[in-house]
Amino acid sequence: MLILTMTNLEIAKLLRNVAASYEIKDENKFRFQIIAYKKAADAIQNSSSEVKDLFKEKKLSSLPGVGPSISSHLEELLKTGKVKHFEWVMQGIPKTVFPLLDVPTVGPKKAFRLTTELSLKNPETAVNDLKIAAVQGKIAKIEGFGEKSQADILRAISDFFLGKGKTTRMALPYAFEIAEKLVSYLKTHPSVIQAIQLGSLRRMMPTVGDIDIAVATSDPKSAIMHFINYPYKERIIEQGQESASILLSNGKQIDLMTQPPKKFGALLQHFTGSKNHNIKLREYALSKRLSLSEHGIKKEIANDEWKMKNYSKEEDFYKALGMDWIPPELREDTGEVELAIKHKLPKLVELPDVKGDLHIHSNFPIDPSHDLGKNSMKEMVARAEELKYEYLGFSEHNPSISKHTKGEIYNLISRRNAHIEQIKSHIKNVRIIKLLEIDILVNGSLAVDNKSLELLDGAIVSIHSSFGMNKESMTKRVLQGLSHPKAKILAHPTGRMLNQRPGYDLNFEKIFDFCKKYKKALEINSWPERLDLPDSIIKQAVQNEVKLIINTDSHSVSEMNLMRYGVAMARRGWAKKSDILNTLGYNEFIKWLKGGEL
DNA sequence: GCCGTTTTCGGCCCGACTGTTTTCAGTCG
Repeated sequence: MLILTMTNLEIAKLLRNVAASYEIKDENKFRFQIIAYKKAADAIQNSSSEVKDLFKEKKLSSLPGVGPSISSHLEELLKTGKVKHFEWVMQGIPKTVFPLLDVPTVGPKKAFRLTTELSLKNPETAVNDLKIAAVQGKIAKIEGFGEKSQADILRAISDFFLGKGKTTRMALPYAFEIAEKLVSYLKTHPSVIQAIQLGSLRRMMPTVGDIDIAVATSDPKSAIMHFINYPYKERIIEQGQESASILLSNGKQIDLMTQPPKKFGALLQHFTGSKNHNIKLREYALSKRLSLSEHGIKKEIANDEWKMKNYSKEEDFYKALGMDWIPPELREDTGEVELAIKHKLPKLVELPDVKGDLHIHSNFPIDPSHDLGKNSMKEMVARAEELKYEYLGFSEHNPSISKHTKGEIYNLISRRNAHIEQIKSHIKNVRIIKLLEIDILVNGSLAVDNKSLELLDGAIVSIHSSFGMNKESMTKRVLQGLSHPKAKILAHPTGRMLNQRPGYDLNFEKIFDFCKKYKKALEINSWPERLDLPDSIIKQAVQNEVKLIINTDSHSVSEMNLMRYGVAMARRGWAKKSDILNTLGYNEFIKWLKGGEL
């Protein structure tokens, strides 16, 4: 049997094309199929498991929005490479339509009309052909289009080619910086009573597309005028009575929404999202004859007669629906609404719960296999004291095995231990733990031998080479590495680098079983490009009662502040304080590290 | 086509903005 190697992204795109085809053919007749296909596409694109794996495990229907019909279509797709039903739906729709959907402001209807009116034939060059038509003034002549739409399409295409706008997502901390700068600019104007960043930023998504800002104002006209005059603006995307969007000179889009202070709670709720969370909330509200929007909650008092109620506080908005306030990190429609109704949301871990950081690279000259830290142990301990940590684990990379003999490695680690003992006498409030970040070699063995390992309180193990191994071999390699009694923590377990590489394949069911049985912990790495584990796997780990440790992987003092991002990932993965080992006090933590019962 | 605190049948979020229109369609979040 042929199992097609289509990625989730490719499959999601195909489903969106099916939805678009339905939309072109008869938007009303296929209304709910359109919604269903889009929803399934979202679920597949956001799924942490590959569709082809889910298919092999007969778990396709576990994806929310994938039911009997779509899952049988996906089966057919993976087995034969095509789907009869999809071909039927797409019949009569030129293939040239689909690439045009990637251009901002062009949806199914416009793409179809442009394709047919301009006789665009080649899907490979469709976007460029459209550009040529626009330059030649052919679009403005089409009925329903005009000079302005032609200019809009032309600009959208050039933005698309430049990679501007929606296609690029930036790392969370970078988005934070841009948003903070803009918020402080907004606050300089008297009409702006409050300005807050919302959307994916407030939900602490690992990457952020557009930056969303909410403003409380009694004078939206002035506030929006101030916003669109932002000095770093390249151009205005849209500007209305209560909202506006601008494009910054760095290619990032900022969306602004305003409401008067008495409605600000509803705006916070609306603009924090996610889209799916809001849809779930509104569907639930509707069942209680309530209608939700950024203006507040409308209640049906008589037949089709609605009365609007305002909310200045977000907490009151949720309360009015009969549910608990939901932390933004959970608002992804993954079960949080149902639990909020039952008042059974978990109490999530918080930054002040963290009692220590175990993944710290100092500049001690241990001649490591990978990069050395920039600051001294003393400097990093001083920062740990400021952060009110009880303990700090030094975990430089192991000495390079290509440059050193086993004996030399033993001596280097011994010297580091001696240095730690020496500085300990000057430290009052922080206990030092002697760790090392050790490579798991291709054959699963550790880059440090047993004798040298005895010098350590414990080891963090991780993959830094041969990322291309297949799922089973990589899983075997990792478990082999973790099986040494000193190996207690698996660092950055998926190896992903956001916007750079996807990370290697691991069988997490096996990893979870092993970790639970042998009391190993998985790291949540706070490094902005890593944020590894991903939130969806954290959630599974928590469900499987696997313990986690949030580390910064700091190579300098300033990076020790990154802990908040690791905590954010833990929260997005529904982790409680009790799931995170470095919320334990020193004695209990050491007991776990040395292999004792918890 | 999916799904369930009211349902295995009968529902399916809500509103802002733009351009080309004199009342709306398309797109977006």
